[in-house]
Amino acid sequence: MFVSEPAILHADLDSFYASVEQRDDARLRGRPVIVGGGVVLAASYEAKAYGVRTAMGGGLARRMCPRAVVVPPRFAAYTAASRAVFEVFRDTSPLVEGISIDEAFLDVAGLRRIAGSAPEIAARLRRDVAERVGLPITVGVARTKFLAKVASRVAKPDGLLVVPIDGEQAFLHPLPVGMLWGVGKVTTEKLHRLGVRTVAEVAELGEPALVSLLGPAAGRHLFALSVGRDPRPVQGGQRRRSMGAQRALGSRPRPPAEVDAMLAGLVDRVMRRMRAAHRVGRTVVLRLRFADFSRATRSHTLARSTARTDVVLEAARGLLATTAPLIAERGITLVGIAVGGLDDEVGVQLILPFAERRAVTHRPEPDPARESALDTALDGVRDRFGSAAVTRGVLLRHGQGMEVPMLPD
DNA sequence: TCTGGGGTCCTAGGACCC
DNA sequence: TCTGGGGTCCTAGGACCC
Repeated sequence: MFVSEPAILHADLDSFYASVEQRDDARLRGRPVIVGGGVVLAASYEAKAYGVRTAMGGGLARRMCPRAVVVPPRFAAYTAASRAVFEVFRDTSPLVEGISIDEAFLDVAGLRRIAGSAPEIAARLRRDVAERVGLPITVGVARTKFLAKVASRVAKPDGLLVVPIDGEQAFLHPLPVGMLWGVGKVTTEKLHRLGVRTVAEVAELGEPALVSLLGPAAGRHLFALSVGRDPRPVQGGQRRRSMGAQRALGSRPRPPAEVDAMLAGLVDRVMRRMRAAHRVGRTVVLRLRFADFSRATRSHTLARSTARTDVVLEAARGLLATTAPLIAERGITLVGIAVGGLDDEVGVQLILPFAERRAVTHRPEPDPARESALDTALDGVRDRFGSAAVTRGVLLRHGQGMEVPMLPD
């Protein structure tokens, strides 16, 4: 089908945390607001006007904008606001891809007859979010994800920008390279050294030069974006691939026992979240940062996936032990833990002859023989209970039950 | 200026297997 | 006996995003 209209929306809440604070406290409205203390987590547009930026050190931010009201973050309020906004997204289109707590792509290609054109849907979405959640949101509308994302960035704050298909080049090419998704400080500097400052100049540079400068994946990706090519579809049902927690410690020295206690607390937090989400993981990653701001990571892959606090803590302690010389030498300022290789927890609920249901959670083995997680789970159940007595089972995956027959051996 | 707390993806080398 | 090439997994680091 010939696509004559842009149909992808990128919806992005403006200064999300700061906007929630201004919504919930009338005294903050119209005033410069900074969320966070040590570093700026979010700044209202009134504060941004003074040059305050996200991730800036708190001291500098206060000097730039002495009138700013600094408030501590309220993550529970942000999570609740995010849920409410995503409800509006899902009421707007069945195809929603969440990118972060405060932004998402919506594909509205199939909605023209029932909901109108993409620009009309985008305008209504902005109104709905304002009315139902009380937050300002900017929406970019374009033919591709990337162009929609750039459009929302250009239109901020509280804006709506449509990139018409015959106006893509005119929109894209004059933009500075830093506007390209995936081009940060390092890549910007590399490009600047070659005299490349605009997207048009990136396109002129050509794919081979970009590949040799940035590597095959990044080079090809960047070239494609620079000429407006981005075939990635909006994908619903994206799953998290890792879960983690970390804690900054400040610069004062920490005795090993204190670091160990923090590690245990972090592991406990992450494992609770994983169990609540019915997920298990295999790769334990320890993250450290040192007083000179250098970093180190250590990882260990377990023989089987788990969400057990004791198993992951043991692995994490083993990793921490290997870094003792680094910590002694450089001084530790941050400790973090993450678990990757995430999988759905697989369980089997047995239906025994005496009609008693017994839930048996069995976490998948690494499947060296390429067995499915279900097969492995069933084997585990047979080992424990014997297969003769069991006639049916309920496969539990991601906390959802589905009845399956269990064949005797 | 002196740096939080989440995440994603890519690269590169080594081990190991066929 | 000495050798090639390809694939996968694991580990560590780095760039980037919000």
